[in-house]
Amino acid sequence: MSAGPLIARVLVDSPLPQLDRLFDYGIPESLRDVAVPGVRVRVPLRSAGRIADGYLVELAEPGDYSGVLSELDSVVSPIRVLAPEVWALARRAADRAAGSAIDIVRLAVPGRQVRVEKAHLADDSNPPLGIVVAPPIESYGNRVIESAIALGERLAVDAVPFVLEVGVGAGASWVGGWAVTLAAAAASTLATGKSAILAVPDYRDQGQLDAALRAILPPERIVRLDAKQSNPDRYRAFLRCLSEQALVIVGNRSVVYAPAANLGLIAIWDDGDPLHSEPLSPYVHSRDAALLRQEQQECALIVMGNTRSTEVERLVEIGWLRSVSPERLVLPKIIPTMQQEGGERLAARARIPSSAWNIARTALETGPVLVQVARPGYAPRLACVDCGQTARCMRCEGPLAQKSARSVPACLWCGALAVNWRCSNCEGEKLRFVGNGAARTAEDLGRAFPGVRVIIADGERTVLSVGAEPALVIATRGAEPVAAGGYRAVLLLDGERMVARESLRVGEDCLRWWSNAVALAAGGATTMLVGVGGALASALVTWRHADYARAELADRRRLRFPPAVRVATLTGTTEAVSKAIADIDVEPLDVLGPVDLPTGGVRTIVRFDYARGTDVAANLRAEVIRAATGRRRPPAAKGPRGPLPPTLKVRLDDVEPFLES
DNA sequence: AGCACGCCGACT
DNA sequence: GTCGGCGTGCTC
Repeated sequence: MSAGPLIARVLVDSPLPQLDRLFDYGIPESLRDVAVPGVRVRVPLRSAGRIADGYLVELAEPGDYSGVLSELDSVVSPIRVLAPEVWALARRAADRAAGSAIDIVRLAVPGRQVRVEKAHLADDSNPPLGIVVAPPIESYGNRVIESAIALGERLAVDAVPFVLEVGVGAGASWVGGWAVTLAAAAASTLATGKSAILAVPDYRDQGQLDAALRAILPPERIVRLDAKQSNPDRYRAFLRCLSEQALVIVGNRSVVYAPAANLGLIAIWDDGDPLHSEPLSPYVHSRDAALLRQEQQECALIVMGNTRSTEVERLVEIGWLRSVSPERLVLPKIIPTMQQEGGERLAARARIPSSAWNIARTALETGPVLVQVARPGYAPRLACVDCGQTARCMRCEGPLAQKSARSVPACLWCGALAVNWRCSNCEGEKLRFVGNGAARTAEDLGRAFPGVRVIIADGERTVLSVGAEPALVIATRGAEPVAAGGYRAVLLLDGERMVARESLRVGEDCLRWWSNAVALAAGGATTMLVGVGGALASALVTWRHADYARAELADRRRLRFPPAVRVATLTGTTEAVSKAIADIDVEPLDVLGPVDLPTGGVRTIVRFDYARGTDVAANLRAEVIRAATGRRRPPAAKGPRGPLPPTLKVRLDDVEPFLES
């Protein structure tokens, strides 16, 4: 019973927050057939002659807009690149983060590549699909995960922490147990006629997952969609996702926005990895986007890791995710060792305790040994000789540093000399330097194990996998190659340096770095954790990651730190920030700051409960729009000057401001 | 962001 | 009498 002709509702591609809504346009007769939801369009904006890009989001009856409608200028291509469910997700994710939907759409829809599009339109026949035979998902009890996928449940899954061989013959390779589980989960989803989206932090995880998928699925069922692809490749893969065929779509964080026919499963691997955190506004973490999408599309959701993030633990505790662990798991063998003097001279120089050195030497007779070291680039710091804790000023808790080799260490904040220094943790009285380059470590280790092949894997030297032959594999954390058959021993060095990093998430991060290395060991192999004790070491040794996350979350609750609460970070001019704070209608208001920023302006943090999230985000969004449309700033004084900070910026759920402990 | 509209000082 | 300054407001 539609009366007149339909109008087009269009999302304009503009970074301006005040334009983050749908605009109504008339549809000229010539575009009636091609003006359908999801297509890219060009529209006049404000004045004739100015044409903006946008997306036709929906067709509707003429709405409440009383002005005279402009008409669509053109439909750019007939391809419906913005699927309705992706639009709904973009809108909701942006609202939750007090940001613009177009910023999410830009992550969801890759830039148009005309040649690729033409080729696609010329041949839009989809490849015939091979038969999917889903292998059983091992280690998790009788079809526990399969039935959860079929029912659209949400799971927090503890990964199987050892490597497995996938494929046959020349195509065989070794991958983490997690990849085998996720590949089987994806196959199980395909077998029900639905698509699966698998999001991994980086390309090395992607490689493992890809190998595991190829071992059990026909290649035309697998689509790779990630940031490392060239623009044409990425667009080609994106267009492939638009087909009606059930596919497995694998990629990095933005893949959670991929269009997928009949979505049955979204899985996130290693959600604690910071690469899952989107660095572009509105900074939506792939885990959060996946949670929203699961809710909107009622598909299954799996968040999986060797460790458990505090965010996932919170979701388990409130009953939103169901925790699933492997059955009859043979725990990895991990031995914590404190630093010790003496023993083998060369080993000591390489910072390896003699017990660890002995284990490594024996293991090197049968296969590769992994040595994990910290990333280079940490400033050398001073630490207590006895307990390894970072030395702090006794007057103001500031960091200590030495001006020259022989001088007395002084506080970088208040300048007090650290005379008669005592460790606040263990009452120790001696300080020492911590901090060695990775190359230096390799050199020392090479000398400690003469005649052994040394392989270095770090940011510059990428090594994805190594063979089963004896070799000393020295890798910076996060860059560990997978070894055929698993490492015969693992040495976790530099733990104390990693622990000393000042971050709200140090505990979680260290445990994740170590555990991901442990998970590369062969069955029965020993891991030595050097120089770290306490709760972190015992969490690793007992492999009780949920317990650790629970305790960590309890601490955050006590301190009202994220993710126990949500936080909004407001930066900008003093006036704009204080006005925004005054207008937030949250009781009781829990405000930290304002503090002056070195770049000018101020920063204020607001903490609030999850239940208030929608209100607070909406309020803050209104403030951002007001700051953007209100009175312009007084013209800048003459003379060269850098770009001024924006009047008001809002970012939700950023943990950076909580870095200092 | 751009761009039009609007209401006060020196001009053919 | 008007041309145009840039403060203010809007974008279907």
